Parts: sequence; structure tokens; C-alpha cells
Amino acid sequence: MAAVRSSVTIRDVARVAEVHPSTVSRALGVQTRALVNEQTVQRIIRAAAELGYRVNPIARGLKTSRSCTVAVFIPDVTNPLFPPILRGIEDRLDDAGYTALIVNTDNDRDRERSQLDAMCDRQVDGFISATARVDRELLVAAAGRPVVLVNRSLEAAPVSAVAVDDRRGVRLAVEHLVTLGHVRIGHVAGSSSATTGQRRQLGFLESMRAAGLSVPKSHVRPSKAPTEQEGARAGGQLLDRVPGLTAIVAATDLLAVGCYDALESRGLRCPADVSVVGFNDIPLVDRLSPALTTVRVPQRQIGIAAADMLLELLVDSSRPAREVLLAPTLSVRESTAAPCTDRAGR
Amino acid sequence: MAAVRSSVTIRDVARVAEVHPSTVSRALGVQTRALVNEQTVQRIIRAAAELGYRVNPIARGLKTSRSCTVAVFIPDVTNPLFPPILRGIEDRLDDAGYTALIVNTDNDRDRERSQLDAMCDRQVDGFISATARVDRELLVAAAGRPVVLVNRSLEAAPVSAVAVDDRRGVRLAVEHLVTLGHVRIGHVAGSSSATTGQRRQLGFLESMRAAGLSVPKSHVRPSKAPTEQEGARAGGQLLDRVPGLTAIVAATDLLAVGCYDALESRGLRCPADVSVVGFNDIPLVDRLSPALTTVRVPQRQIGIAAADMLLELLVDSSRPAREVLLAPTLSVRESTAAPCTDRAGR
DNA sequence: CTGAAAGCGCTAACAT
DNA sequence: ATGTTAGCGCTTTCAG
Repeated sequence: MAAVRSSVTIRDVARVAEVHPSTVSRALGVQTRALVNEQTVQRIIRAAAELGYRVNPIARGLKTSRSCTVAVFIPDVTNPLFPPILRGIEDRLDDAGYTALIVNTDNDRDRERSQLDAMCDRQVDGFISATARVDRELLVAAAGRPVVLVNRSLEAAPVSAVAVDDRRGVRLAVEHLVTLGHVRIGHVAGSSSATTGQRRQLGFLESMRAAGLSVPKSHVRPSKAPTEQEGARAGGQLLDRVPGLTAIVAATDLLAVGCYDALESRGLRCPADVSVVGFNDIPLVDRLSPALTTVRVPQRQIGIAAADMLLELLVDSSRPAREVLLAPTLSVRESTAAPCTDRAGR
Repeated sequence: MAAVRSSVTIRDVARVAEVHPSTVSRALGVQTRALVNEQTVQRIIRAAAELGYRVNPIARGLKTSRSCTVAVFIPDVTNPLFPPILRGIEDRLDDAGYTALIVNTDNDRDRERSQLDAMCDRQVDGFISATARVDRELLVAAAGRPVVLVNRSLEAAPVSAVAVDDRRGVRLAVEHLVTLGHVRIGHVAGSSSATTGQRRQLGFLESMRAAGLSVPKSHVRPSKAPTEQEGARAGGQLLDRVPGLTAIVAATDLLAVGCYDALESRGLRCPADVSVVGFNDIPLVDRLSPALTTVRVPQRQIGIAAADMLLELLVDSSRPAREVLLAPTLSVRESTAAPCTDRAGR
């Protein structure tokens, strides 16, 4: 009972249980337990508990070259998008006895490369990557270890992935605006080098068309980074160049917040003059003024699903790659309203 | 040059460099390099590079019982307070060749205990803990490995710690309010079981006294958790029970946001009727309406300092424990203003 | 069903 | 300055 910490080895247990160390190993392993007499198993388990034995994963890892460890690549924990995903991943991995090693890449290619090497050195059993850029070579470098992508996908190679259904999310936003009576709707697009950015833009074009609305090129403005500054810049361009614009769908909450700034600096009000919809539903956007209408993404579920998928691959790495899309919902708040019918110069 | 991944061992390098494996080990170790002929070192390094050799930390760890790994305990990554701290820790540890293992404890005692065991099993070299509760026994269980506390301290034992100077932070807030002309100032206190909660409350009492202001018991309301709900509850009590209250210092941003709710539900305006000050300066509080005046905490610096401290201890575990307090600053925004001189029933 | 033996890749005395 | 030897704690053939 008394858990005497540290350095009780398998040999100590063997001595007490009066068996050979290898028998202890067998008795304590879930897979191999069947190979040993039930009586003996009990005796060994009792001895182990008595001594406070705990298996040493390092030693085991050296022998088996498995570490029960998974590398998780994200751009930056500090981006409020990722903590819930991370939490989901960690909780799930933890249940399965795995530990996550978090790597912040800042979307820096060199950093990604070197950390990938470092993680391989540490013998991680697999990878979950939520970074914007996923080079084929990185996957190759994963050296046959399973990889699950989050919010990204790779056309070039069949890699398992989990993501929110971006197109559906944008469709919810557009349909909401259309129902309110909006016709001239603009899109502040995310980076086109990110899968999410591409898909959300595609979703925007699709659902506008489905609603019978035209989308001249000028209605879509790209942003370089999902920041308030970029949102203000791109949103501002939209406002300046599209006469009669009454609504903006932003690819990201922070971009949407930037649109607030763009509106304010032009003396326009939200939602009276222009409605704004965000994407992600990060903390506190429900308390802005106006509270942001946004597409809610089940971040934690995404993390859980990604971890589940990786765990499956860890058991059977031959499983075919598949992509899971999770359904978003729309949180309607104060930043969207019916368009004002009588507008001055706009 | 060609980095052939996987399983190039020290023996392969030895073969190519035509030396004994142990010489390779010495030549590649920073500490032991001096013991071997410069020429030989060069030859070995070249051979290693050629073969794409990478040391196997698992094997090394088994031998040295060091893992170049550090466990970081936080309540929850999802709390916006922690990501910047985490980032600071990870960046610093990474520079030193260490990897952080993040544990979300949810302030759950059992979870903490079991994870502590798990981390010991994984042979972490040290601990950084930012959890609210730090039991002595946990430290004991750390089994002699160095520990650094973040935003916490332990009277009972001499443990190294890094934190923001809570008292000074609250003093900045109180002095700001006093300068604006406030006299009846209330405090929504954090959990008294957390060091930060205690210190901020102490700081409040101190600085009120220093300003010559009285603080009846009714001016301080405790909260059970740093959430908006608790802020609304405790802040509401303050508003209901303290006639003529014109300002609230909250122990946390989220508590402050809760105070916004309490004000609104009573038909009071911020800052016109009551000023509110928060603590931490988490993302987006600068965009609330009104933008929250709050004590800015150098989170990332705290993380960096904690990692530095642990790294020192890792080098020399006999270093005496010390506590480092980092200076906060005040971000004055819109939620504070001079008190209204003519007020109706309040 | 259990014991014996070997070895994962590395390091650290000890010897030369 | 380098080689020899032993072994970290565990798993896994292979025998019995």
C-alpha cells in the first residue's frame, strides 16, 4: 500500500513474488497477461502494489521504441483558437495513457523542421498538426509515424484529418444574412495558404450563388493574417470599394473585430449600417459591443476527434486515411440585423 | 549531409570514425568533449553528420535518469491567463533543450496526484506549477526534483516562485481611483485559497489605508471562482449593500466583466455611475464596452522567469529558494472615470 | 506456464 | 587520450 516512490524495479517485484523478472513483465502487461497463471498474476500484482512498483516508461521505450507520447504542432497557444482544441486532444490522449508534447511553431518553417526532428528523437509515436503549412516533406520526415491534421487537409497525400465543416459554417452565416434581407454581402477572406481560408472563401462563393446573389471580385478581400489589423484593412477596402454593402462575413473572429474598427473609423454603425459575422466564437466576442454574431466551432470536439483518430492509427497504422468534418452552428447575437432600407450616400 | 532518419547509433558513428563507441559519446557530449583529442572530435563530428546521427534521448535517459523534460501544471489552458505564461515557459525551456509536458489539473486534487505520479514515471527533471492548490505532499512527491511555483507561494516550505507583484498591482488600481476622486471603493476578492486572491485582497486593504480611506468589511466581497457569474454575484452584493459606492476593484478581469453585468442589471452605468478595474489584461478586454481599465501582468515574462529559475535549479539543485516578483502596470481605459458628484439615491 | 539469456542505445567508472 | 566493461529497466525470443 505504502507507495514508496522511485526505483522499485521489476526485479524487486520478482524477488518478492518469487518469480523470474520476465514473468513479472508478462503478468503486468495487458497483452501478455494471458500467458501467465492466474494465481501467479495475482501474487505478482500484490507484490507490485506492496512495493509501490511503477513501470518505467523510459526503459520500456528503449526496448520497444514506443514512448506513449504524441507531438502536437500548433502555431501558437496564445491564439485563443487553440487552447480548447489542445484541451480536447490532451484529455483524450491522457485517457489512453499518452502524453502530448506541445510545439508552438509560429508557422515558421525552420522551427517546424527542427522541432519535428526533436520530436522524432524523443520517439513520439505520432503527430497531430494544426499548423497552417504542412509540407509533404514534413510528413515524410515523420518517418512512417501516423499523422492527423487538424483544420487542414492535404490534397497531395492521403492524410487523416479532422476539421470543422468550413463551407457549411459560412453557409450558415450567409443564409442568416440573406434571411435578414441582405443582398450585397462582402467577405474578408482568410489566408489563401491555409485550408480553412480557402474553404471558407469557397463556402462563401457557393452559398451566395445558391442564394441567387452575385459576387463580383470586389466583394471578396483577402487578408494576410487573422488579426484585427488585417481585418480593419481588408474590411475597410470592402467598405470603400463596394457601394451599398450591408454585410460582411469575416473568415475569423479577429478579422470581424477588425471590421468593427473599419466601420467605426468611417462613421458607420454595426449592425445599423453594416452587419458583421465572425467565425470561431472565441472567448469574449459575446461581450463586445455589439456582441458578435459568429460561427461556433466545436473546438474541443475537434481535439477529441483528432486524438481518437490518432489513437486508432496507433493501434493499426494501416487504417486508410479519412477526413472527419464536424458541424458548426451559428451564434446569432447583436452584430447582425436587417439592412437599413433608406441609406444616404451608400 | 543527407539526414537519413532513424536508428543510426553511436556504434555506427564509431565504426565510421574508427574509434570506440564510448569515445563517440565523449566527443559528442558538451561536458566531456574536453577529454578527447581535438582531431578525433572533428573526425567523429564529421562522421556523425555524414550518417545523420542523432542522439537517442530515451537511451540516454535510461542511463542518466535525466529526461530533459519538465512537467508544467496549470489548472486549464483554456483560461486565457495561462497561454502566455505557457508560451514563455516553453520558449525558454526549448532554448535550453528541454521539453515541457503540460498537465491540466482543473484544480482537482486527485488528478494532480495521479499526474504527478505519471510525470515522475516519465522521469521529468523538474516541475513548474501554476495550480491554485499546492500541497506540501505534492512537493514531497516530487521526490527531490526541483519545483518552481508560478503565481503562488508556500509559507510552509521554502520553494522558489515567480509571480506578479499582486499588492503593487492593486495599489496601482486603488491609487488611480483615488486620484480620480473616488472614496467609497469596493473589492471583489478572488478565492482566498489562492495566493493571488489573498495578496490582492491584502494589497487592497493596504493601499486603501495608505490613502486614508476606511474599508468596512462590507466593502470586500469574496468570490468562489474567477468567473463572470461570480463577478456578477459578488459585485451585485457590493452594489446592493454599500450605499454610495463609486468604484470596484476586481481581483480578475473576468470578475470585472461580471461586475459590468451586475451594474447593467441594476440600471447603473460604467464608468458614469461606478468605475471598474480588472486584473490580468486578458485578450479582448480592451475591446469591451467600456474598454476595461485593468492591471497588466507580464505573463510571458513570468513564464520565462519561471523557466529560468527551474533551469538554474536543474544545474544546481542546492541553490536556495527565492521568490521573484514582477512589476505590473496599469492599463487605463474607459471603465474608470471621476465619480459623479450628484448622484440620486445611491 | 515459467526461466534463461540477450540486448534496446547510451554513459560512466575503470583500466590502459 | 582512448578502449574495456558493465549495466540503466525493461521486453522478448528461445528453451524447458
